[in-house]
Amino acid sequence: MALHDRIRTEIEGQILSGTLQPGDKVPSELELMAHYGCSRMTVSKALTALSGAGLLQRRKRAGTVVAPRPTETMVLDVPDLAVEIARRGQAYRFQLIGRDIRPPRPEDELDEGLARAGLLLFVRGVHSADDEPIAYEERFISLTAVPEITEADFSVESPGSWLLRHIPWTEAENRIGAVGAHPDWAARLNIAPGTACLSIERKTWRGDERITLVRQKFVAGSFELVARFGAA
Amino acid sequence: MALHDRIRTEIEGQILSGTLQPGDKVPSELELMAHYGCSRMTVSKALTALSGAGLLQRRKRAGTVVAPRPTETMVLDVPDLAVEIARRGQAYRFQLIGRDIRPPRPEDELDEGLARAGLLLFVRGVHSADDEPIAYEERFISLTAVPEITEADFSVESPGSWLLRHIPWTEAENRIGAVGAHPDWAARLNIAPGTACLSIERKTWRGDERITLVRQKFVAGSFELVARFGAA
DNA sequence: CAGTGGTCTAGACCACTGA
DNA sequence: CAGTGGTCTAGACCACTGA
Repeated sequence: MALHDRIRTEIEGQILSGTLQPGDKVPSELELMAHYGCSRMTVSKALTALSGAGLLQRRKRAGTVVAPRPTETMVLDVPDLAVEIARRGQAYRFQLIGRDIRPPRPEDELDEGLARAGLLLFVRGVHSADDEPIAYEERFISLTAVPEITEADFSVESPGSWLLRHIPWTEAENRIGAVGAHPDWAARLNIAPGTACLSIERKTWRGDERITLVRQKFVAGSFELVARFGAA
Repeated sequence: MALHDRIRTEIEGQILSGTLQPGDKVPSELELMAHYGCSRMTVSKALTALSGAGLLQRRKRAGTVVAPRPTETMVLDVPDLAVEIARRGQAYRFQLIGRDIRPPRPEDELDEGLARAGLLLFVRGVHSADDEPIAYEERFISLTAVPEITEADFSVESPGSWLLRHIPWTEAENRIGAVGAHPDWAARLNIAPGTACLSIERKTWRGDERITLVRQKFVAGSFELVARFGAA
């Protein structure tokens, strides 16, 4: 283990164990140099890493203190559905229901970014695993941002997988909730209207440019999101 | 902007724009030193940061290459419910339904870590906003890990807020899905059995020690999780 | 204005590993 | 075995900012 890793780990341990409380002052770089008998670059590397992880706050002249509270942010796995289903050992299929090129409409309830994007590709379809439908999807794609998608064949590949391969997003926002199945698409999933479904709405960007908005409804029990935080 | 930041940003830009494709070789540290006219520590700082962010993979002798695909991990905000509701300007309340100290039972469907933890505090209750119930919660807390929680007053503060204040977790795992309301608790939420609910199961650890398992059911529409990725 | 962190240099030795 | 990254040193100059 490198020395800078050892320094980082020891200070991290004192924070997690509560020996160092939020607001407590951490020794200055000079003091840590003396304590560990190393150069300033080495302690700086450890402290910079802890600061980047949100455990420390550093201010010139004032020194380094333990950050108020570890931010409760988590890592959420949002896998490509096709990949995830294949990983379960099931046969993935995307069944296209409809595909239109048209301007945005008020009832689409789009965000500003897409509503102003000009022509959209509107795609609807069903994701299935071993021929069992598990999710209904409605997707809007900005043709300004992705003109070449008009050539894509969605009987071979889902729109999501196609986009991931051709123009991976750099920013995304997901909204996750629950919803009773709507009559318009309940039949597509072989469920009764009102049945509980997991609802995911995802917006993606590439830099400043809006790419796509997708709304997916998963049959309850068919799909779970997992979010982990920490060393695991 | 520091030089190492500029180097990092330029390489990052080439990856995000597609100029550098996954698998492509990035110039070696020596080449970058010559290109930017700086020392090796400076280019190393930039490359180490990009490697830590998952955009580059570095191997000795083989050099540095663009990573296969930016990992699709997202930052998920999992706020304290009390804080979140207060932020909306609503009055938060936790109504305790039951509180027992007992050993684990098979029907609890606990994970190994808690099932072996010895005595548990089992708490049930309802979270409400402006006296409207929005979530039902069942929680198991390891008394081995948190003996002092027997003194807590859950008419003042929810078990979740109490735990956050007293022994914040260091690791957590969330499972997020949808479920139809069960007759046992549907009435607590003033909804009909079978109504769609968002289901969150969260396990937390403090270091190696299992702390709590909580299962929450949110009335559809009352609560959304938001996950963001990228610069936003 | 003195202490702190932010950044950078010009070296060094080493471990790894693929040509 | 030669090129690469991983780590570290002993300095340096600077910007910031709170005592």
